[in-house]
Amino acid sequence: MSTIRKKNEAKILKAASQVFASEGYAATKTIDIAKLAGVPKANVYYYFGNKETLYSAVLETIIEPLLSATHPIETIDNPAIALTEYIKTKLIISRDYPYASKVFANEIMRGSPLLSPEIRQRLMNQSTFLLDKFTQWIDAGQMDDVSPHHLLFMIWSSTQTYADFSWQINAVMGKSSLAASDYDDAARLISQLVLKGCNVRTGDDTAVSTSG
Amino acid sequence: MSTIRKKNEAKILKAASQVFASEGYAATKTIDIAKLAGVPKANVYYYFGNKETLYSAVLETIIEPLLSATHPIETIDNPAIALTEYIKTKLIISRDYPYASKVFANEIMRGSPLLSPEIRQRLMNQSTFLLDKFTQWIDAGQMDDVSPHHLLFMIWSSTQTYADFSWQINAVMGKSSLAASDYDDAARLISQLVLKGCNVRTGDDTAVSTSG
DNA sequence: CAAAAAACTGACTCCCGGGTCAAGTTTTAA
DNA sequence: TTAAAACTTGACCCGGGAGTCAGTTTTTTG
Repeated sequence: MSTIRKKNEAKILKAASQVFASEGYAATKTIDIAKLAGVPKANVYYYFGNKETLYSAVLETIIEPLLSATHPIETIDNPAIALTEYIKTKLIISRDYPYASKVFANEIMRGSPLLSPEIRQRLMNQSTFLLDKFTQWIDAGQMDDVSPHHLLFMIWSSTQTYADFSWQINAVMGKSSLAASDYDDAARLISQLVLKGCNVRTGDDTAVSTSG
Repeated sequence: MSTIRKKNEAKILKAASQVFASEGYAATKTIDIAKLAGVPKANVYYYFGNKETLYSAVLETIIEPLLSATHPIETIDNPAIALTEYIKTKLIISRDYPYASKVFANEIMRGSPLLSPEIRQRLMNQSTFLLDKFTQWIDAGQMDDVSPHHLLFMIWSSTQTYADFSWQINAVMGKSSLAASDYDDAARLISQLVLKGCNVRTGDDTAVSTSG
């Protein structure tokens, strides 16, 4: 692939992720992507063929980070550390890929009509893996007997929300954008809720039953 | 207002909320709303004038439930009970108004371009009220010194997600729709995370510091 | 019962945006 | 050096969807 192509595809892709994120797929006009990228509209079509292909390309950019977010859960034995790292990673994705993250969330909200079946399957496998892991920890007495499904939904939603509802969050925080420390605060709060809320063993401590 | 008008407006509004929820504002065709409502397209325009007015009308339907959701926080002194009830109420909104809920969330995600400034203001006042209340509880030593903002975002996101990401949630749960008991489970989990996670006094017990 | 008001609707217009194309210019490679 | 390949772009086409309207039917009212 020529460097010209690589450079222009990157430029268009970046603009596309921003416009798709702020307008949604249907409301996005390719002319607006072209303007933001600083190229004529026909150029967008020269590189990506059509609007849907360009949209899929934007979606692709977030898949790799998303799939590797489970790395801590796969490699760290200690559930407290694993969960803390997973939450941190999910928040970093929201922070570092705010546009693609939002585009992806919107796609999922619509029932992912434009997501390839392969990616769909890989994401489903990932959730199954996470649920199994949670279940193992529960069975091993390393955390309270909570619903793994609902715990997973809580972690997903409360980390994803920083990308999806950035507008609302900025408004309530009274800022125009969040600082790194705000993401740290979020990570700390969410981890605390999960760890203390589910009574997850921290390793240097034994689980103390406070439920039942 | 004639009963004919009332009946038809209701019919169209219901159809509109479904189509707007599943397609988003821009991708929604008024003809599809008309078809779902079982009326000719011109009839939709006869009653609502244009697409945007119809959309705003859908948004309006969720405002009242949303604004009264804080009722428990306003009236219940005990923070554990107040929070539990608030979470329960938010989940019931996601369950009982799945379409309007989703439409509203989408509107907020886009920076609420079509939301009236009055409603915007009332919602902002509501968040301020909630944040103040959380702060009071913290200052009174009724819960740990957590970030009120991030706690609020966690409650909002983890309850809202059951409407917004119903597709994904159903897929991961392996069901075509959630039962009442699933919402009960969700309420229990989220409440547990918040109460134990923030060490909220339950009233029949004193707060025990486990942090620091 | 009349006539006015409300409701209904098929057929239409008009504009906007996705996508195309042909005639260029620039880059690459032999 | 040259010709083929890659890239660029303004001008265009075309379909689809928002919104209109005039003529009709139904309902209300006095």
